Amino acid sequence: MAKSGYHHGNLRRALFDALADAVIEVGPAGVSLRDLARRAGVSHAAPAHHFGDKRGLLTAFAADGHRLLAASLNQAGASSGGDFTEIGLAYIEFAIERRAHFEVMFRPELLRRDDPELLDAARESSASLRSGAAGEASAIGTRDAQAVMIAAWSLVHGFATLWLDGNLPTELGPPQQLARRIAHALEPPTPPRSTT
Amino acid sequence: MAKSGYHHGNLRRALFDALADAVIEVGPAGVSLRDLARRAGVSHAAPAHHFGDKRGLLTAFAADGHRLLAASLNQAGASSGGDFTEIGLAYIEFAIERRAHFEVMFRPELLRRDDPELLDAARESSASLRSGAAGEASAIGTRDAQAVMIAAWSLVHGFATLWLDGNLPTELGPPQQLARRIAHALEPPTPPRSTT
DNA sequence: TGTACATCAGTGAACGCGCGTTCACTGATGTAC
DNA sequence: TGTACATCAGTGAACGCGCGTTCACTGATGTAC
Repeated sequence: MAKSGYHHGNLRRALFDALADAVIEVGPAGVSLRDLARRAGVSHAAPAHHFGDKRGLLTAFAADGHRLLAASLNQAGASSGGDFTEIGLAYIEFAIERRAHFEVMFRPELLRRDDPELLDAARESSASLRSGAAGEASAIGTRDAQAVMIAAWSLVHGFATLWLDGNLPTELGPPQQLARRIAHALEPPTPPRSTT
Repeated sequence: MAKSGYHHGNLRRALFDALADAVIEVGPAGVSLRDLARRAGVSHAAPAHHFGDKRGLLTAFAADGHRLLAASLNQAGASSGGDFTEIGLAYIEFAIERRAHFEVMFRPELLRRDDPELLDAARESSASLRSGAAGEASAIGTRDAQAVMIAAWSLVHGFATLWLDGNLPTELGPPQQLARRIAHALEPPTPPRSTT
Protein backbone atom coordinates (compact mmCIF):
# COMPACT_ATOMS: atom_id res chain seq x y z
CA MET A 1 0.00 0.00 0.00
CA ALA A 2 2.70 2.47 0.98
CA LYS A 3 4.59 3.25 -2.16
CA SER A 4 7.91 4.25 -0.69
CA GLY A 5 9.63 5.52 2.41
CA TYR A 6 9.00 9.10 1.58
CA HIS A 7 5.69 9.31 -0.22
CA HIS A 8 3.11 7.51 1.81
CA GLY A 9 0.82 6.62 -1.04
CA ASN A 10 -2.49 6.66 0.79
CA LEU A 11 -2.17 9.09 3.61
CA ARG A 12 -5.80 10.10 3.47
CA ARG A 13 -6.92 6.60 4.24
CA ALA A 14 -4.24 6.09 6.85
CA LEU A 15 -5.28 9.27 8.65
CA PHE A 16 -8.92 8.26 8.56
CA ASP A 17 -8.02 4.94 10.15
CA ALA A 18 -5.93 6.69 12.78
CA LEU A 19 -8.73 9.15 13.42
CA ALA A 20 -11.26 6.36 13.88
CA ASP A 21 -9.07 4.77 16.55
CA ALA A 22 -8.37 8.08 18.25
CA VAL A 23 -12.02 9.14 18.35
CA ILE A 24 -12.94 5.93 20.10
CA GLU A 25 -10.16 6.40 22.63
CA VAL A 26 -10.43 10.10 23.42
CA GLY A 27 -13.61 11.34 21.77
CA PRO A 28 -14.04 13.61 18.75
CA ALA A 29 -13.05 16.76 20.61
CA GLY A 30 -9.96 15.24 22.18
CA VAL A 31 -8.26 14.27 18.96
CA SER A 32 -5.01 16.02 18.00
CA LEU A 33 -3.31 16.17 14.63
CA ARG A 34 0.04 15.32 16.17
CA ASP A 35 -1.37 12.16 17.70
CA LEU A 36 -2.87 11.09 14.39
CA ALA A 37 0.45 11.68 12.66
CA ARG A 38 2.14 9.49 15.25
CA ARG A 39 -0.43 6.73 14.73
CA ALA A 40 -0.08 6.91 10.97
CA GLY A 41 3.72 6.98 11.17
CA VAL A 42 4.18 10.29 9.40
CA SER A 43 5.58 13.61 10.48
CA HIS A 44 3.42 15.77 12.68
CA ALA A 45 2.93 18.36 9.94
CA ALA A 46 1.65 15.89 7.36
CA PRO A 47 -2.03 15.91 8.39
CA ALA A 48 -2.27 19.68 8.14
CA HIS A 49 -0.50 19.55 4.81
CA HIS A 50 -3.06 17.08 3.54
CA PHE A 51 -6.30 18.48 4.94
CA GLY A 52 -5.49 22.14 5.50
CA ASP A 53 -6.26 22.01 9.19
CA LYS A 54 -7.86 19.95 11.90
CA ARG A 55 -11.37 21.05 11.07
CA GLY A 56 -10.80 20.11 7.45
CA LEU A 57 -9.82 16.59 8.44
CA LEU A 58 -12.86 16.12 10.68
CA THR A 59 -15.13 17.55 8.00
CA ALA A 60 -13.84 15.15 5.36
CA PHE A 61 -14.25 12.27 7.80
CA ALA A 62 -17.82 13.29 8.61
CA ALA A 63 -18.68 13.47 4.91
CA ASP A 64 -17.28 10.00 4.48
CA GLY A 65 -19.49 8.87 7.35
CA HIS A 66 -22.63 10.31 5.78
CA ARG A 67 -21.95 8.46 2.56
CA LEU A 68 -21.38 5.21 4.44
CA LEU A 69 -24.57 5.71 6.43
CA ALA A 70 -26.57 6.41 3.29
CA ALA A 71 -25.26 3.21 1.76
CA SER A 72 -26.19 1.19 4.86
CA LEU A 73 -29.70 2.62 5.03
CA ASN A 74 -30.28 2.15 1.33
CA GLN A 75 -29.20 -1.45 1.53
CA ALA A 76 -31.42 -2.13 4.53
CA GLY A 77 -34.35 -0.52 2.73
CA ALA A 78 -33.76 -2.48 -0.43
CA SER A 79 -33.33 -5.86 1.21
CA SER A 80 -36.37 -5.47 3.47
CA GLY A 81 -38.73 -4.02 0.91
CA GLY A 82 -38.64 -0.61 2.60
CA ASP A 83 -39.47 -1.81 6.12
CA PHE A 84 -38.98 1.20 8.34
CA THR A 85 -38.06 -0.92 11.36
CA GLU A 86 -35.20 -2.52 9.45
CA ILE A 87 -33.95 0.87 8.30
CA GLY A 88 -33.98 2.07 11.91
CA LEU A 89 -32.09 -1.01 13.05
CA ALA A 90 -29.54 -0.39 10.31
CA TYR A 91 -29.07 3.12 11.66
CA ILE A 92 -28.31 1.73 15.11
CA GLU A 93 -26.03 -0.90 13.62
CA PHE A 94 -24.13 1.81 11.78
CA ALA A 95 -23.71 3.89 14.95
CA ILE A 96 -22.19 0.91 16.72
CA GLU A 97 -20.04 -0.49 13.92
CA ARG A 98 -18.87 2.88 12.64
CA ARG A 99 -18.87 4.54 15.99
CA ALA A 100 -16.12 7.06 15.23
CA HIS A 101 -17.80 8.24 12.05
CA PHE A 102 -21.13 8.50 13.83
CA GLU A 103 -19.75 10.55 16.69
CA VAL A 104 -17.97 13.00 14.41
CA MET A 105 -20.91 13.37 12.01
CA PHE A 106 -23.19 14.70 14.70
CA ARG A 107 -20.82 17.21 16.25
CA PRO A 108 -21.27 20.12 13.85
CA GLU A 109 -19.37 22.49 16.11
CA LEU A 110 -16.21 20.60 15.21
CA LEU A 111 -16.87 20.75 11.48
CA ARG A 112 -16.91 23.24 8.65
CA ARG A 113 -20.66 23.21 8.40
CA ASP A 114 -20.78 24.90 5.02
CA ASP A 115 -18.33 22.57 3.31
CA PRO A 116 -19.95 21.58 -0.01
CA GLU A 117 -18.77 17.99 0.18
CA LEU A 118 -20.17 17.64 3.70
CA LEU A 119 -23.47 19.26 2.80
CA ASP A 120 -23.83 16.96 -0.15
CA ALA A 121 -23.08 13.81 1.81
CA ALA A 122 -25.40 14.87 4.65
CA ARG A 123 -28.23 15.42 2.18
CA GLU A 124 -27.62 11.96 0.85
CA SER A 125 -27.90 10.21 4.23
CA SER A 126 -30.84 12.36 5.23
CA ALA A 127 -32.71 11.41 2.07
CA SER A 128 -32.05 7.74 2.72
CA LEU A 129 -33.49 8.01 6.19
CA ARG A 130 -36.48 10.00 5.08
CA SER A 131 -37.36 7.63 2.29
CA GLY A 132 -38.92 5.12 4.65
CA ALA A 133 -40.89 7.55 6.77
CA ALA A 134 -43.79 8.34 4.49
CA GLY A 135 -44.89 4.74 4.41
CA GLU A 136 -44.59 4.43 8.15
CA ALA A 137 -46.62 7.59 8.71
CA SER A 138 -49.56 6.25 6.77
CA ALA A 139 -49.18 2.88 8.50
CA ILE A 140 -49.75 4.45 11.90
CA GLY A 141 -52.51 6.62 10.54
CA THR A 142 -51.14 10.14 10.55
CA ARG A 143 -50.64 12.55 7.71
CA ASP A 144 -47.79 14.34 9.46
CA ALA A 145 -45.04 12.32 7.83
CA GLN A 146 -42.41 14.87 8.78
CA ALA A 147 -43.22 14.55 12.48
CA VAL A 148 -43.14 10.77 12.26
CA MET A 149 -39.83 10.88 10.47
CA ILE A 150 -38.30 13.07 13.18
CA ALA A 151 -39.76 10.81 15.86
CA ALA A 152 -38.28 7.73 14.26
CA TRP A 153 -34.94 9.44 13.78
CA SER A 154 -35.01 10.64 17.40
CA LEU A 155 -35.78 7.15 18.62
CA VAL A 156 -32.93 5.41 16.84
CA HIS A 157 -30.52 8.28 17.31
CA GLY A 158 -31.33 8.52 21.00
CA PHE A 159 -30.94 4.79 21.49
CA ALA A 160 -27.59 4.78 19.70
CA THR A 161 -26.38 7.84 21.61
CA LEU A 162 -27.40 6.50 25.00
CA TRP A 163 -25.74 3.20 24.29
CA LEU A 164 -22.53 4.67 22.88
CA ASP A 165 -22.16 7.02 25.82
CA GLY A 166 -22.52 4.11 28.22
CA ASN A 167 -25.80 5.29 29.66
CA LEU A 168 -27.73 2.07 29.18
CA PRO A 169 -27.12 -0.67 31.75
CA THR A 170 -24.79 -3.28 30.29
CA GLU A 171 -26.82 -6.15 31.72
CA LEU A 172 -29.44 -5.47 29.04
CA GLY A 173 -27.27 -7.35 26.58
CA PRO A 174 -25.90 -6.45 23.16
CA PRO A 175 -27.46 -3.32 21.72
CA GLN A 176 -28.62 -4.85 18.45
CA GLN A 177 -30.57 -7.46 20.36
CA LEU A 178 -31.98 -4.87 22.74
CA ALA A 179 -33.01 -2.74 19.78
CA ARG A 180 -34.96 -5.65 18.28
CA ARG A 181 -36.62 -6.27 21.60
CA ILE A 182 -37.73 -2.65 21.67
CA ALA A 183 -39.01 -2.81 18.11
CA HIS A 184 -41.05 -5.83 19.12
CA ALA A 185 -42.45 -4.14 22.23
CA LEU A 186 -43.58 -1.18 20.15
CA GLU A 187 -45.46 -3.22 17.60
CA PRO A 188 -49.21 -2.67 17.73
CA PRO A 189 -50.70 -5.16 20.24
CA THR A 190 -53.39 -6.51 17.89
CA PRO A 191 -52.37 -6.65 14.26
CA PRO A 192 -54.93 -4.60 12.29
CA ARG A 193 -56.09 -7.23 9.81
CA SER A 194 -53.49 -9.97 9.69
CA THR A 195 -55.69 -12.93 10.72
CA THR A 196 -57.23 -13.02 7.26
CA MET B 1 -23.21 37.63 47.73
CA ALA B 2 -19.42 37.87 47.79
CA LYS B 3 -18.47 38.34 51.39
CA SER B 4 -15.19 40.17 50.91
CA GLY B 5 -12.38 40.82 48.49
CA TYR B 6 -10.49 37.78 49.54
CA HIS B 7 -12.98 35.10 50.46
CA HIS B 8 -15.45 34.72 47.66
CA GLY B 9 -18.32 33.42 49.74
CA ASN B 10 -20.00 31.23 47.18
CA LEU B 11 -17.35 30.05 44.81
CA ARG B 12 -19.08 26.74 44.15
CA ARG B 13 -22.10 28.48 42.75
CA ALA B 14 -20.02 31.01 40.85
CA LEU B 15 -18.01 28.23 39.22
CA PHE B 16 -21.15 26.34 38.29
CA ASP B 17 -22.50 29.46 36.61
CA ALA B 18 -19.22 30.00 34.79
CA LEU B 19 -19.17 26.35 33.76
CA ALA B 20 -22.69 26.56 32.37
CA ASP B 21 -21.70 29.50 30.18
CA ALA B 22 -18.46 27.86 29.09
CA VAL B 23 -20.10 24.54 28.19
CA ILE B 24 -22.54 26.31 25.93
CA GLU B 25 -19.72 28.22 24.24
CA VAL B 26 -17.08 25.53 23.83
CA GLY B 27 -18.73 22.23 24.76
CA PRO B 28 -18.17 20.04 27.80
CA ALA B 29 -14.82 18.72 26.60
CA GLY B 30 -13.46 22.15 25.71
CA VAL B 31 -13.84 23.68 29.12
CA SER B 32 -10.69 24.68 31.03
CA LEU B 33 -10.31 25.42 34.72
CA ARG B 34 -8.33 28.55 33.96
CA ASP B 35 -11.11 29.91 31.81
CA LEU B 36 -13.69 29.25 34.50
CA ALA B 37 -11.52 31.01 37.04
CA ARG B 38 -11.30 34.01 34.74
CA ARG B 39 -15.06 34.06 34.29
CA ALA B 40 -15.66 33.80 38.03
CA GLY B 41 -13.06 36.46 38.77
CA VAL B 42 -10.86 34.30 40.97
CA SER B 43 -7.30 33.08 40.65
CA HIS B 44 -6.65 30.28 38.22
CA ALA B 45 -5.84 27.84 41.01
CA ALA B 46 -9.08 28.38 42.91
CA PRO B 47 -11.25 25.86 41.00
CA ALA B 48 -8.80 23.03 41.58
CA HIS B 49 -8.56 24.04 45.23
CA HIS B 50 -12.32 23.81 45.56
CA PHE B 51 -13.12 20.70 43.55
CA GLY B 52 -9.86 18.78 43.63
CA ASP B 53 -9.50 18.71 39.88
CA LYS B 54 -11.33 19.28 36.63
CA ARG B 55 -13.07 15.94 36.69
CA GLY B 56 -14.28 16.64 40.20
CA LEU B 57 -15.89 19.88 39.10
CA LEU B 58 -17.65 18.29 36.14
CA THR B 59 -18.82 15.40 38.30
CA ALA B 60 -20.33 17.72 40.91
CA PHE B 61 -22.01 19.68 38.14
CA ALA B 62 -23.44 16.52 36.59
CA ALA B 63 -24.82 15.40 39.95
CA ASP B 64 -26.46 18.78 40.33
CA GLY B 65 -28.00 18.31 36.89
CA HIS B 66 -29.45 14.90 37.76
CA ARG B 67 -31.12 16.34 40.84
CA LEU B 68 -32.56 19.21 38.81
CA LEU B 69 -33.82 16.80 36.15
CA ALA B 70 -35.45 14.56 38.76
CA ALA B 71 -37.22 17.57 40.21
CA SER B 72 -38.48 18.65 36.77
CA LEU B 73 -39.74 15.19 35.87
CA ASN B 74 -41.38 14.71 39.25
CA GLN B 75 -43.17 18.01 38.94
CA ALA B 76 -44.37 17.22 35.41
CA GLY B 77 -45.62 13.83 36.57
CA ALA B 78 -47.42 15.29 39.57
CA SER B 79 -49.11 18.12 37.73
CA SER B 80 -50.28 15.94 34.82
CA GLY B 81 -51.45 12.97 36.84
CA GLY B 82 -48.55 10.86 35.61
CA ASP B 83 -49.06 11.49 31.90
CA PHE B 84 -46.03 9.98 30.21
CA THR B 85 -46.17 12.41 27.32
CA GLU B 86 -45.90 15.34 29.69
CA ILE B 87 -42.96 13.73 31.47
CA GLY B 88 -41.24 13.26 28.14
CA LEU B 89 -41.86 16.87 27.18
CA ALA B 90 -40.43 17.95 30.52
CA TYR B 91 -37.29 15.96 29.72
CA ILE B 92 -36.90 17.85 26.44
CA GLU B 93 -37.64 21.13 28.16
CA PHE B 94 -34.92 20.39 30.70
CA ALA B 95 -32.39 19.58 27.99
CA ILE B 96 -33.04 22.92 26.34
CA GLU B 97 -33.32 25.13 29.42
CA ARG B 98 -30.47 23.46 31.29
CA ARG B 99 -28.47 22.65 28.26
CA ALA B 100 -25.06 22.77 29.95
CA HIS B 101 -26.14 20.42 32.72
CA PHE B 102 -27.70 18.07 30.21
CA GLU B 103 -24.62 17.92 28.02
CA VAL B 104 -22.29 17.24 30.93
CA MET B 105 -24.57 14.64 32.54
CA PHE B 106 -24.47 12.37 29.53
CA ARG B 107 -20.71 12.46 28.91
CA PRO B 108 -19.57 9.85 31.43
CA GLU B 109 -16.07 9.78 29.99
CA LEU B 110 -15.54 13.26 31.43
CA LEU B 111 -16.81 12.29 34.87
CA ARG B 112 -15.79 10.25 37.87
CA ARG B 113 -18.36 7.58 37.15
CA ASP B 114 -18.11 5.96 40.57
CA ASP B 115 -18.56 9.14 42.57
CA PRO B 116 -21.17 8.34 45.24
CA GLU B 117 -22.89 11.71 44.98
CA LEU B 118 -23.16 11.32 41.20
CA LEU B 119 -24.43 7.75 41.41
CA ASP B 120 -27.03 8.79 43.90
CA ALA B 121 -28.27 11.72 41.86
CA ALA B 122 -28.33 9.64 38.67
CA ARG B 123 -30.43 7.01 40.39
CA GLU B 124 -32.83 9.71 41.44
CA SER B 125 -33.38 11.09 37.93
CA SER B 126 -33.55 7.61 36.46
CA ALA B 127 -36.26 6.61 38.93
CA SER B 128 -38.26 9.72 38.06
CA LEU B 129 -38.15 8.87 34.39
CA ARG B 130 -38.99 5.23 34.94
CA SER B 131 -41.95 5.97 37.14
CA GLY B 132 -44.16 6.89 34.20
CA ALA B 133 -43.21 4.02 31.93
CA ALA B 134 -45.14 1.17 33.51
CA GLY B 135 -48.44 2.90 32.90
CA GLU B 136 -47.51 3.71 29.33
CA ALA B 137 -46.49 0.14 28.64
CA SER B 138 -49.86 -1.21 29.64
CA ALA B 139 -51.55 1.59 27.69
CA ILE B 140 -49.95 0.46 24.46
CA GLY B 141 -50.59 -3.17 25.30
CA THR B 142 -47.19 -4.66 26.00
CA ARG B 143 -45.86 -6.28 29.12
CA ASP B 144 -42.27 -5.35 28.35
CA ALA B 145 -42.30 -2.17 30.38
CA GLN B 146 -38.53 -1.98 30.40
CA ALA B 147 -38.34 -1.93 26.60
CA VAL B 148 -41.02 0.74 26.42
CA MET B 149 -39.20 2.81 29.00
CA ILE B 150 -35.96 2.66 27.01
CA ALA B 151 -37.83 3.48 23.81
CA ALA B 152 -39.44 6.52 25.40
CA TRP B 153 -36.16 7.62 26.88
CA SER B 154 -34.45 7.14 23.52
CA LEU B 155 -37.11 9.16 21.77
CA VAL B 156 -36.92 12.20 24.01
CA HIS B 157 -33.17 11.94 24.49
CA GLY B 158 -32.61 11.62 20.76
CA PHE B 159 -34.85 14.53 19.97
CA ALA B 160 -33.11 16.71 22.53
CA THR B 161 -29.66 15.65 21.33
CA LEU B 162 -30.44 16.22 17.68
CA TRP B 163 -31.83 19.63 18.43
CA LEU B 164 -29.04 20.72 20.75
CA ASP B 165 -26.40 19.65 18.25
CA GLY B 166 -28.09 21.69 15.56
CA ASN B 167 -29.05 18.70 13.46
CA LEU B 168 -32.74 19.54 13.10
CA PRO B 169 -33.62 22.16 10.49
CA THR B 170 -34.29 25.47 12.22
CA GLU B 171 -37.31 26.20 10.03
CA LEU B 172 -39.23 23.59 12.00
CA GLY B 173 -39.75 26.17 14.74
CA PRO B 174 -39.09 26.15 18.46
CA PRO B 175 -38.26 22.68 19.77
CA GLN B 176 -40.91 22.58 22.45
CA GLN B 177 -43.59 23.23 19.85
CA LEU B 178 -42.09 20.68 17.48
CA ALA B 179 -42.00 18.13 20.30
CA ARG B 180 -45.71 18.63 20.95
CA ARG B 181 -46.42 18.25 17.27
CA ILE B 182 -44.56 14.95 17.29
CA ALA B 183 -46.43 13.77 20.37
CA HIS B 184 -49.66 14.55 18.58
CA ALA B 185 -48.60 12.71 15.41
CA LEU B 186 -47.78 9.61 17.45
CA GLU B 187 -51.11 9.45 19.23
CA PRO B 188 -53.18 6.44 18.25
CA PRO B 189 -55.29 7.42 15.20
CA THR B 190 -58.62 6.33 16.69
CA PRO B 191 -58.90 6.96 20.43
CA PRO B 192 -59.74 3.58 22.07
CA ARG B 193 -62.88 4.59 23.95
CA SER B 194 -62.87 8.35 24.38
CA THR B 195 -66.14 9.19 22.59
CA THR B 196 -68.16 8.03 25.60
C1' DT C 1 -15.11 44.04 74.83
C1' DG C 2 -10.61 42.33 73.68
C1' DT C 3 -6.88 39.09 72.51
C1' DA C 4 -4.85 34.80 70.70
C1' DC C 5 -5.07 31.42 67.68
C1' DA C 6 -6.70 27.66 64.55
C1' DT C 7 -8.86 27.06 60.29
C1' DC C 8 -9.19 27.17 55.64
C1' DA C 9 -10.52 29.68 51.22
C1' DG C 10 -8.18 31.68 47.81
C1' DT C 11 -3.37 33.43 45.76
C1' DG C 12 0.31 33.71 42.46
C1' DA C 13 4.57 32.04 40.78
C1' DA C 14 6.45 28.15 38.77
C1' DC C 15 6.80 23.61 36.39
C1' DG C 16 6.63 20.87 32.31
C1' DC C 17 3.73 19.48 28.42
C1' DG C 18 1.32 18.90 24.10
C1' DC C 19 -0.81 21.47 20.96
C1' DG C 20 -1.79 23.89 15.93
C1' DT C 21 0.35 26.23 12.58
C1' DT C 22 4.28 28.18 9.66
C1' DC C 23 7.80 27.65 6.45
C1' DA C 24 11.86 26.72 4.00
C1' DC C 25 13.30 22.26 2.75
C1' DT C 26 13.88 17.50 0.56
C1' DG C 27 13.14 13.76 -2.12
C1' DA C 28 10.08 10.81 -5.01
C1' DT C 29 7.29 10.80 -9.16
C1' DG C 30 5.98 11.50 -13.75
C1' DT C 31 6.25 13.80 -18.07
C1' DA C 32 8.42 16.19 -22.11
C1' DC C 33 11.72 15.69 -25.35
C1' DT D 1 16.90 4.50 -23.34
C1' DG D 2 18.35 8.71 -21.20
C1' DT D 3 18.22 13.44 -19.40
C1' DA D 4 16.06 17.66 -17.54
C1' DC D 5 12.73 19.51 -15.07
C1' DA D 6 8.15 20.60 -12.89
C1' DT D 7 5.24 18.97 -9.41
C1' DC D 8 3.91 18.08 -5.02
C1' DA D 9 3.72 14.90 -0.88
C1' DG D 10 5.82 14.77 3.20
C1' DT D 11 9.70 16.72 6.58
C1' DG D 12 11.52 18.76 10.73
C1' DA D 13 12.73 22.76 13.25
C1' DA D 14 10.70 26.56 15.26
C1' DC D 15 7.11 29.71 17.13
C1' DG D 16 4.04 31.06 20.71
C1' DC D 17 0.15 29.55 23.57
C1' DG D 18 -2.92 27.79 27.06
C1' DC D 19 -3.29 24.16 29.81
C1' DG D 20 -3.49 21.24 34.68
C1' DT D 21 -1.28 20.81 38.68
C1' DT D 22 1.93 21.90 42.70
C1' DC D 23 3.07 24.44 46.63
C1' DA D 24 4.46 27.71 49.92
C1' DC D 25 1.92 31.70 50.97
C1' DT D 26 -1.62 35.21 52.69
C1' DG D 27 -5.43 37.03 54.68
C1' DA D 28 -10.28 36.66 56.32
C1' DT D 29 -13.22 34.26 59.59
C1' DG D 30 -14.82 32.33 63.73
C1' DT D 31 -14.16 30.50 68.21
C1' DA D 32 -12.14 29.97 72.92
C1' DC D 33 -11.19 32.31 76.81
